[in-house]
Amino acid sequence: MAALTAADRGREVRHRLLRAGAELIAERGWSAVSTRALAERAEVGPGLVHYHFASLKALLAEAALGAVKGLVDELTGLLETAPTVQEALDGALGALDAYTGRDTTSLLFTETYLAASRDEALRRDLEVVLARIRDSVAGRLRRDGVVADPEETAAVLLAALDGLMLHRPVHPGLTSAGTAPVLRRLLSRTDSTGDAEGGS
Amino acid sequence: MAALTAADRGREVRHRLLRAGAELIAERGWSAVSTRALAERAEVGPGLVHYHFASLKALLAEAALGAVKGLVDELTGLLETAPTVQEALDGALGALDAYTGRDTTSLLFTETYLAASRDEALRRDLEVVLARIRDSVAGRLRRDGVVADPEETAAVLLAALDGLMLHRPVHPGLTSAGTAPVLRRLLSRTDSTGDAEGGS
DNA sequence: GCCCGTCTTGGGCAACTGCTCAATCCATCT
DNA sequence: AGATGGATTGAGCAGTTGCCCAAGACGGGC
Repeated sequence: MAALTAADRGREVRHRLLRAGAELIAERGWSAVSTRALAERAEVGPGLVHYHFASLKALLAEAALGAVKGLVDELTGLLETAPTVQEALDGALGALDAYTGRDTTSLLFTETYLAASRDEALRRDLEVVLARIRDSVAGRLRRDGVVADPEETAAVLLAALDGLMLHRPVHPGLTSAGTAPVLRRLLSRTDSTGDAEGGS
Repeated sequence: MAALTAADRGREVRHRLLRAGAELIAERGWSAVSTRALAERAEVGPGLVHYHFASLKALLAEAALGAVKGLVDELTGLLETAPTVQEALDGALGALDAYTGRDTTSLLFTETYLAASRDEALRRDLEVVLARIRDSVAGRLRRDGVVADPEETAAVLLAALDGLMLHRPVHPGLTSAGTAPVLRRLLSRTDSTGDAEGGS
């Protein structure tokens, strides 16, 4: 009565290929991932790649999008359990400290953005995933009533986090200790509608 | 006594190859640039690539770093002529509107960051270029006395700008109109040393 | 026993990869 | 006129690429 072992093992192999794809994109860069390397990493024959996937491009897109979706869902959950946005931001920044900017996750993210700018289908898929987490952050900001422009703040905040990931490898001292106070200013209430600057 | 035309034309070809390299990195991605494509774009024979450069990697690194240096110098100049940091920020954001996130410049930037995370020599070179503009921004912030932590603010600001470039292709409505007010909050004086949040 | 559907293998193809190299070009100098 | 020396060409090498496909493996249903 157990499920068909053949189909099951097939699904398992497919999954292994996707995981290998995500790893190799981060390690070598999107366009440097080959079917042979993929198969070797997944410990399967080279021909299997094109049995489970229509093309190499399709495999990479599915692998990257899956990984991004996974982290986005994780962060979304973290965002809803945190008592305040500020604490959620601190949590995210702590996680960003763990990511050195040279780890699988952050590199894969950047590679996916880049690939999306060159592949219309991937761009559309990535767009909805990012819109989801942005709406989630914006909703949280609106509920807490911290800022006047939740949508824009959420967009800039997420972009800033990705930007910090991107800069990390070429900026050794870039840790959450220094960046957190600055970023928290994004979430500060803009009391002064006009200007509050001192003289020159 | 005029310069040797041969050597001069050689330099010109070398320059053309570098320009073709920068273009192709942006168009196809770092690891998808081939010597043949390079030569064709520069309108020279395929063998010339390895006459003027030690390797394909060396050509790409020099091309990318040169382009980054160029834009950094340009922005540095713009930063010093602007009356205030706020106006300089607005200027940078205006330029960012021109860059759609799918143009040669912004894609090349991201590709270079990514390549730097995989090539130690490139990483070091890019590090000093970025440190230069960061110091420039930080110095300006310190002179204007806008924020308490100029270094960290400069780092986050630059990361945020690159992040916005990165997000642009997958976030259609991301223009300076929406982001400028948010980013300007980064440059707001932190009056309250502690917290200033109202109750929930 | 047999068949069947699914997964898996590995060899093969045409195209492309980075890089090398002998040969050629051509303005300049002697 | 001949020599010089850098720039340029295009063929060629060995290795890799994405993708295809005939052949086999291996389970469950008859």
